[in-house]
Amino acid sequence: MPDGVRTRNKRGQGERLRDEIVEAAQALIDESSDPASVTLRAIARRAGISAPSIYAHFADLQSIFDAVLERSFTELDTTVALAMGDAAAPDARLIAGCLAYVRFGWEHRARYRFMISGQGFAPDAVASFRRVAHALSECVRAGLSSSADPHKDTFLLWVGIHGMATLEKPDRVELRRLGPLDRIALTEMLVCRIVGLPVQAVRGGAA
Amino acid sequence: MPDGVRTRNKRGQGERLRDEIVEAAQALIDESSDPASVTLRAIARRAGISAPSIYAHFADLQSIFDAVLERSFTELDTTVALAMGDAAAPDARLIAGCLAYVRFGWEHRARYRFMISGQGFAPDAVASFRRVAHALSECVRAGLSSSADPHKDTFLLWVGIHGMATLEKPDRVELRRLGPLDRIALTEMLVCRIVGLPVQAVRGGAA
DNA sequence: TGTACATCAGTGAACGCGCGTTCACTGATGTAC
DNA sequence: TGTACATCAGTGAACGCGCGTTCACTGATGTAC
Repeated sequence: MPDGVRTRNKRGQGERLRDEIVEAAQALIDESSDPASVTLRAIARRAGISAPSIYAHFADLQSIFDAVLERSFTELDTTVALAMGDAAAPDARLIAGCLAYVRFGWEHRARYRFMISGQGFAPDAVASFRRVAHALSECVRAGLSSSADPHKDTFLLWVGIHGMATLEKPDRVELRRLGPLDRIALTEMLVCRIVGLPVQAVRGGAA
Repeated sequence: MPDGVRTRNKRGQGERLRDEIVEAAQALIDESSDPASVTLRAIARRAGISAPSIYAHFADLQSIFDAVLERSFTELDTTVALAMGDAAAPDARLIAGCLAYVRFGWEHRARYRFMISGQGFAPDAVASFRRVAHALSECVRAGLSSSADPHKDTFLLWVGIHGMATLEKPDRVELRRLGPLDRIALTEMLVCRIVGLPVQAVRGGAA
């Protein structure tokens, strides 16, 4: 929490504060379990400015949230794209994309929930999933997947991945046996089953 | 909103107000999309009483939420049990249970999200899922499911079902083609795939 | 049967708090002449 | 080079609001004698 002294921006660089506000809001959402605690005043405190300073850049609290959402969907999309870029084979690409998506949910629990909650600007969470759908159709074309209806199967895959991503923290009773590494293996299993890939050993990388 | 006249409870029936408070809170959670709007005062208004009257029955807002959660998990469990009771064959029982679980999520969007959000009292959402796990092991024993590791598979099934249950309302672009009836068929497909059941025509009942 | 009284199921007024939002301002920075 | 001035990047005080919580109370209902 850099609540210390903030040197004011130079002339003509006032727009920088806009980014700082969005970053502060995003950090608060990432950290706090209670979404009600992310208030306009809390964001200002976190950014090290006074509350009225926000109004030079945003009309209201919802506008800040919209900016956070836009940035977050871009981040998710970039993350997935980057992970898929590493792999060459379509099945590996498919699984890499799914794992990246799921990891985003695990690493940004509160924010992912916020993204899919439907509050404000939401450019289709599924849109971020479109490249995964593409990898699936590549798998089908390559004869790797037994999927007969890629449209439906993409949807089912998204449901499964989304379920994994929203998963509770693993200190629940039933899940305690499964370590963090197991969750990755289980994610791969889930993807393969839903989409009709043989459950092969595709390594998932470090957690 | 029965904000009209409320006849006060007779002597010795003061405990009835407790239930009315929990019911009011549950109704507010079910209706409102914004969880922050479910305040102690809002609950009192909904129940038709003054705010201080709540303190005779609950220490604070969180205690009311805990009561709602307890009641909700019981309701979910009862719903699932009832649906499964109708079917005889283990695979039909399995699917009936999953469908009931998913329907609960669809019909009580905000409340289901609240239940699994981890706020306050949460007696394991998976616990409500234990009877489904039992049906799965019955399927395996009857040779209907190709599941090799029922423990892991139960977990994967819960993930999938949970993903379906938390699904966004279907007016999103990608989902618009799939009507409400399709969602039930898709749920059955998902379950069958995850658990290794042949995708047979198990009818899902009306939406 | 009547009546004093304890109890019960609530209420109304008030508090301090943090919130979103407004308003007039301040003081550093660049620009015109 | 100096100086008056406009502009920019913010601030501090104040507002009205709904919130959770407290307190002393009220008035109907049952009970004891």
